[in-house]
Amino acid sequence: MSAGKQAGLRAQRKAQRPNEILDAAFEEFVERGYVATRVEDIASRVGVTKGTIYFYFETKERLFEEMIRHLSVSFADVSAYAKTLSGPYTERIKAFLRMSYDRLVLDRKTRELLRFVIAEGSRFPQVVDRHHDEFVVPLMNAAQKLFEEGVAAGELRAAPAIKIPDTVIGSAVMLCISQMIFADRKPQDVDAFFEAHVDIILHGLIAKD
Amino acid sequence: MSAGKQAGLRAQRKAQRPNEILDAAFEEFVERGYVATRVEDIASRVGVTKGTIYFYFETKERLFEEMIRHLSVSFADVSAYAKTLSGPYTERIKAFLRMSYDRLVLDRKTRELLRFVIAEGSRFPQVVDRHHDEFVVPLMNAAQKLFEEGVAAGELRAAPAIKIPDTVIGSAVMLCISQMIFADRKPQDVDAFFEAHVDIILHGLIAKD
Amino acid sequence: MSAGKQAGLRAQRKAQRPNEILDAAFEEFVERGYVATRVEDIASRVGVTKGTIYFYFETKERLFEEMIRHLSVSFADVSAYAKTLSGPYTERIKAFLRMSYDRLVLDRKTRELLRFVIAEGSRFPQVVDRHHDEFVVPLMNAAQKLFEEGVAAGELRAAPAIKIPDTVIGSAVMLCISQMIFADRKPQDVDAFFEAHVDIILHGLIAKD
Amino acid sequence: MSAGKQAGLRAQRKAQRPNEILDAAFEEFVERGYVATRVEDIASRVGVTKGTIYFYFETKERLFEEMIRHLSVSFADVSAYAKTLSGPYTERIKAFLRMSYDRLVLDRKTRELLRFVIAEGSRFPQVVDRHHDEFVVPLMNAAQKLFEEGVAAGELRAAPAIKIPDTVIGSAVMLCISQMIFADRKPQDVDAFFEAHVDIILHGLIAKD
DNA sequence: GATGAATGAGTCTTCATTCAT
DNA sequence: GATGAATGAAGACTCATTCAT
Repeated sequence: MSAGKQAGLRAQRKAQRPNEILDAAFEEFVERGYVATRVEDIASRVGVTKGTIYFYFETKERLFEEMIRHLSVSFADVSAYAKTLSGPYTERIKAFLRMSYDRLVLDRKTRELLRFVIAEGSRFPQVVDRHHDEFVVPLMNAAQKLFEEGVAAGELRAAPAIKIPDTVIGSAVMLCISQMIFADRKPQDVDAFFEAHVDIILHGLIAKD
Repeated sequence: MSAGKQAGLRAQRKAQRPNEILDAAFEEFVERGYVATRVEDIASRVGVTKGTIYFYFETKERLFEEMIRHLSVSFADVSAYAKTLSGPYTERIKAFLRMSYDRLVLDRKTRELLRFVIAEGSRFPQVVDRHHDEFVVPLMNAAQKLFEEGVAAGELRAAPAIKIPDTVIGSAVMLCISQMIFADRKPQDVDAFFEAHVDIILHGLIAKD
Repeated sequence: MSAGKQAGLRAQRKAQRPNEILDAAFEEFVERGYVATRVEDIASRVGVTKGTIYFYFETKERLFEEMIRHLSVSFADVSAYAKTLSGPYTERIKAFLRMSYDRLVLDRKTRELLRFVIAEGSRFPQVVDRHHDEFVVPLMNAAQKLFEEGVAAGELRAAPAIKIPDTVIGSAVMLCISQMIFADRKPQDVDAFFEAHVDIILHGLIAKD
Repeated sequence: MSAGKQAGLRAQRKAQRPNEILDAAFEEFVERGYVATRVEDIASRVGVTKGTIYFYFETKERLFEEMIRHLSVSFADVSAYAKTLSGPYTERIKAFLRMSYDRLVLDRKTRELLRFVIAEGSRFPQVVDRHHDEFVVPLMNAAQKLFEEGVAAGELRAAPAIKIPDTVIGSAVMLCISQMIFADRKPQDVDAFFEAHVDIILHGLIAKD
């Protein structure tokens, strides 16, 4: 019985090892970047030794790549989310933006993924590609669709920004980066930032009679 | 005489060496990041050998720091620039934003400096500090002042964004990063982006009677 | 009953394990040499895991040594074989040489043992010693005895080669090595080689009246 | 002046480094084999450190390959040598064999090259190929040609061995290997061996009336 | 000033070996 | 008996840095 418990613990432990390692890798890579992170640092964080890392991952490079995959963050579903929205388009846009802030600014994983894209992009072009396809494109497409619907509904002005939704959402990305870089140096009130952003966007987009 | 000329040329050349090295360092560090760049790569780009680099710069670390200083880009003067503006505030804001785009999006040095801040920030906190003090603060302060003047003049709405100018300028930063990361993958028409951005900002800020 | 059978089979299987491992070790060590062969390669070949190898053999080194012993090839009996021969000495020598070819050239184990002696001799001097005592000495002694008898019988010439039988048998060793190294690059007709070898030896040794 | 001398010494030294390293590599690789030899061992033997080796040679593998090339031993010229011979074919064959012994048995480089072919052949197939093309083929071809001329001249018997000269020369190869493996365990009198070998070969080949 | 040979600390990676289950 | 996760010593290779010329 106690043996059964033990076995269970061990099996559990084992099943979790890859995840533990990937999580530790995330922290270390975030802190020092790909090249400057030593495999041994990651091992220490998990509480194992170098060799164990190599038992689960072929190379440091592979570990990095799988760590990125393991983040499993994506904006592929934002379009579906947009479809669930109803009511006046100003409300829909506000909700859409709120969701964007929650994911971009408040979700550390998404935030740090952007760091990897910028810092390690030249070494891992697949990461850049994936980020483009799974984040930028879905987000911008969903936003654009929402805007266009608002225009069609007569609620929004046919502003040029509607074809370039980046210009509308951009500030959220900037806050994401600002948080990432300055964290303590320039603490921002995310909610106030969000409200100010929405306020100006809606005033800028609303159709005037 | 020809010897004198030769000597002159050589002296000139020598006087330029540190700058050549710093320029080469910029290119290499941009391409591969601090750790992955080899001193020898920089030397090769200049056309000298490793030893020569060490004649001019104590260490690789020092070279990086001086390279950053040598970029000598700064937004410390944007406030002075704002003061030169006249006419309606919508025009002033448009001009101010245009200048921001020219510096943030079109000036490669400023753009890549941001990359260093993101990628090497944890290794070189002074770079982050300096970036904060010389770029973010001056830009945001000047923008805020401009907005506040516009409100005082009755031309602009007292939007909450006026206290958080990041929300207004943010999209320019985002375009900067987008260019930096995706370059070829997502080519953007900077002028169209700018126009759409200005359009929505001004519509969002303008005071309605 | 079926359980009994099963158990019987399993027991049988287990009894064979050490041999299976030794055979697998032979193949792997032949292919890559001692250092480059991984214990895990051997385990895979047997269809077990690393740990099992260590249940049967203390260390990789010990496994190698036992693998060599397990080859259980030897020329210790060639002297006895020579005694069984009768008839004219030319026939006896031909038969003796034929046997040497069968063992040296055609028996893969003997052939690869020579490879180990050459390649791993400095790491395993016992292997060299044993090879010397169990192969070289018995073969040469038996040959020399046969030749001397032939001379005593007046059938063979008292050639100096009789005291240095290596000079007579040498070509068989060379063919062994040639097969081992060149296999496909220089395929040889062993029988033709043998016949040509015997022909010249006998012509060289025969006493002329 | 002393500076000049110094410079000379240093330059000399530098020019010799690659050769020193190749020579040291030869000794170490002979002693322990490719895998078991540490680059640092080679460096120590030269009196430098690891890094220096890598200054001259890209990888351990490359060093091994160049070491083999640097041995610059070959039998490509034996055919030319055979043409210089004159007199009765028995004398020519004796001279030809003597030369073979000098190269195969007495030249340590040639001898140890054979060790590499046997021990590292599977890892370095080019070495095997080259050995086949530059040693085996030229030697055997030259021998065969000599034998055939002897037959044409009516001095030698049309023995089958003439088409398979390996059967005639083989013992020299065997002595080479014997020396390589047993060195001290089975010291051989090379000259006596040679004489005995020649004696039996010539008796075996000579045409009887 | 410039060179480039040399150094050696540092890092990735491998693999024999152990041992709890 | 068998497994395979874990260890850690060892070795290939890199590269910032030095320094004699």
